[in-house]
Amino acid sequence: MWRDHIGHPMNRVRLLIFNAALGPLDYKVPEGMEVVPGSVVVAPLGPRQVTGIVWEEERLPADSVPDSKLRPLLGVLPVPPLKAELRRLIEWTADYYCAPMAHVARMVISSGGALKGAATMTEYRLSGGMPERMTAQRELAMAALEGEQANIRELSEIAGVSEGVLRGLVNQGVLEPVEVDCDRPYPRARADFDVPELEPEQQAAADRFVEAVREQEFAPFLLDGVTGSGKTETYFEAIAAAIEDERQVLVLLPEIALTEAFLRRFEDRFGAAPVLWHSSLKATERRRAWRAIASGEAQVVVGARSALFLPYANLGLIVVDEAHEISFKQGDGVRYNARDIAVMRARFEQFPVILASATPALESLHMADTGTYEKLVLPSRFGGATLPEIETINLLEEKPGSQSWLAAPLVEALKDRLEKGEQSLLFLNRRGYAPLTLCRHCGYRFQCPNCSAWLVEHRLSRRLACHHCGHETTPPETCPECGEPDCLVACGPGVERIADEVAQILPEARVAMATSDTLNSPEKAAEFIAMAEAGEVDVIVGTQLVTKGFHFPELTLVGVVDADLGLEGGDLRAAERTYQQVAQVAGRAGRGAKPGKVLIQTRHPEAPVIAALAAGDRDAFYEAETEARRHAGAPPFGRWAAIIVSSEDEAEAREAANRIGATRPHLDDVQVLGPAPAPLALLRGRYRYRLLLNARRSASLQDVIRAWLGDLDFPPGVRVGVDIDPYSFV
DNA sequence: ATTTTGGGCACT
DNA sequence: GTGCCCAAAATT
Repeated sequence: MWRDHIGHPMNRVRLLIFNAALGPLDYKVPEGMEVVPGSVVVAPLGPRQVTGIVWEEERLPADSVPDSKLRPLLGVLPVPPLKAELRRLIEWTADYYCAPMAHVARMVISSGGALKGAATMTEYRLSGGMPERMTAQRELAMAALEGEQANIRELSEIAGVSEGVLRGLVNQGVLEPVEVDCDRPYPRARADFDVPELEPEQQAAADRFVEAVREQEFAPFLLDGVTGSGKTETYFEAIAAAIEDERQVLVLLPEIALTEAFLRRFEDRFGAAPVLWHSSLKATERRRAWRAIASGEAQVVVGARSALFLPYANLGLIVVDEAHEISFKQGDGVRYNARDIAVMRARFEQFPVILASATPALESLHMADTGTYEKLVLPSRFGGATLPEIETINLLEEKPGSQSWLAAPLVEALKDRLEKGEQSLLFLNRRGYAPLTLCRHCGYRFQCPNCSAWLVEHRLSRRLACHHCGHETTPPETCPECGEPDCLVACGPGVERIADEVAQILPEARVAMATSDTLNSPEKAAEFIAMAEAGEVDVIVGTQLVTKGFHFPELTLVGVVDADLGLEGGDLRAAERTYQQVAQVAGRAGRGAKPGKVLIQTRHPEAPVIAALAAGDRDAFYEAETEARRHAGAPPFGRWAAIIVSSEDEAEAREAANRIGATRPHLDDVQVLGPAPAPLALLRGRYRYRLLLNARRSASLQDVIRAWLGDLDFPPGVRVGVDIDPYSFV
């Protein structure tokens, strides 16, 4: 039994159920059960059992139900109750992003297994013994499972053989069982393991961070440092202070591919790996991490954006690295921006938050300029390295030959670096070999059946793939439309094709590709970094992935294959994203003793973004972009929101969108555009329509949307999603 | 979201 | 009357 805030015994509680279609439900607390706000409990619902979180009644309005109708709770789950600050964060996030609280709460309780409490499990590993009879399947399994330890189901996934084969190996003693504590502790990080010498500017910033960590007060920082200025070492000192004070730290990284290099630096500094959190953790790893985070045992968590909502026992610092990255914005479900929520969480729980970037988002710079964030600047590269020299190549004047994409000056520069034994990096943000395949005979184009998008040819894996839904086919010999053989041609370049071109121009060069296709596991990422660092690679061809985090001292040339790519498509943040991408990839050049050079291929050398990049004039770019945003009523001067209507039935989606459009509010400070077919009008088999809202800062945009959509009912197959501060305009 | 219910309808 | 399908209602 719990008592309310003035001490009356309460035997009735309100639950937030992890199900958006269900409102809050009230239950009776049985005699002898201890329950407080935040407790995670099991409740009966019809014939089923559901999990819920005990919530303050006054913060979660519901229809009143008489005591006599209430059923008793079934039990309290063995996890710490969610703290009030986290409950406020859940409420705030749901409110701000117009999302159901149940969906936000689900991100907090993101490991079902963790709720079951302490446990042991049986895992299996190779014992070193041999089976009585060797079969092809067994041989395959034994080769694949070298050094692996997991349960049968996971081992079967790793080895690509059935669980039956593995059970056979268990019976033969080839796989031996190991009892594992699900909650076995993580290695301890030590604040003083290897304290580095910092340069004066780094030290000044680090001192400020440490002071803020010790104060335990809300303090948002923008750590604005050019690429290679040593931002990581600087915020590591803040982490060290938090470790000393026994407060937990969360480091948010935009992509898992980046963690490999990061983890090594972390271990070198603190003598132990941090606790990792990302979407591809196995169920057991997820459970272990969740429980360590909730108990306070996890000291430093390095994670993707979803790590932001975990129930830290004692969080004392959040670092958002590469804080400008658009991948911090969740694209579906609860469409939150982890960068912004990190600041909110720091405010609710009263601790500092560091946004680190070489190319901060305009919104972040604005917050610093208006004094909301404290800006700390690292203006020069670490160890006296200089920033690279940047030049543009006008593709209209320097035309590459047909079926090639590297202009003569870039080819010359590549040859020069190869002769000197230095490394080059070519950046093109396009996976695969070619973005479009068409029939020369009848003009047929390969399109995804589920999305309005072309199928991208992946020549290495001999596949035509849709990058939106994962649909894949094998390229046919003949045209599926006209049946003509040998008529299919690849149009346009992807990184695979650029790598081919380099191999043709420089047959002796050792070329490595770095994309999410080639570096899709921590092992492969580590292998790539090791090869590049050992000088076993001459030319790296990469996507997005190579724009950040990598530090190769021998890399002196960066070529941007197509700087115009990001400017197409009318995205509201296209210019900023292009600036950030090119500036980041340029930052990979000349990080060691030798100076770097960057060549940008473009058809629009006069475009403000490209000109600012070439001039190395960051301020000019930000000033121009600020004016453009002010003019367009875009953030930070105004706000955008999108309403996305989708259905498997095209007419149903269109009708629902039209109905929303017809009931639009007429307000001075909110302008409604649309509905119109979304740029990706068909996505994963669903037809999509979109309305865009542009609001002045004065407007309470979320209230307007809630009032508007709250009155409408839609057929079962129609989904209506709201995207506040959208990044992706597809 | 999931389960139960109840109405309408064909078939016996 | 019985079985079956589907839509609507209830779930605390």
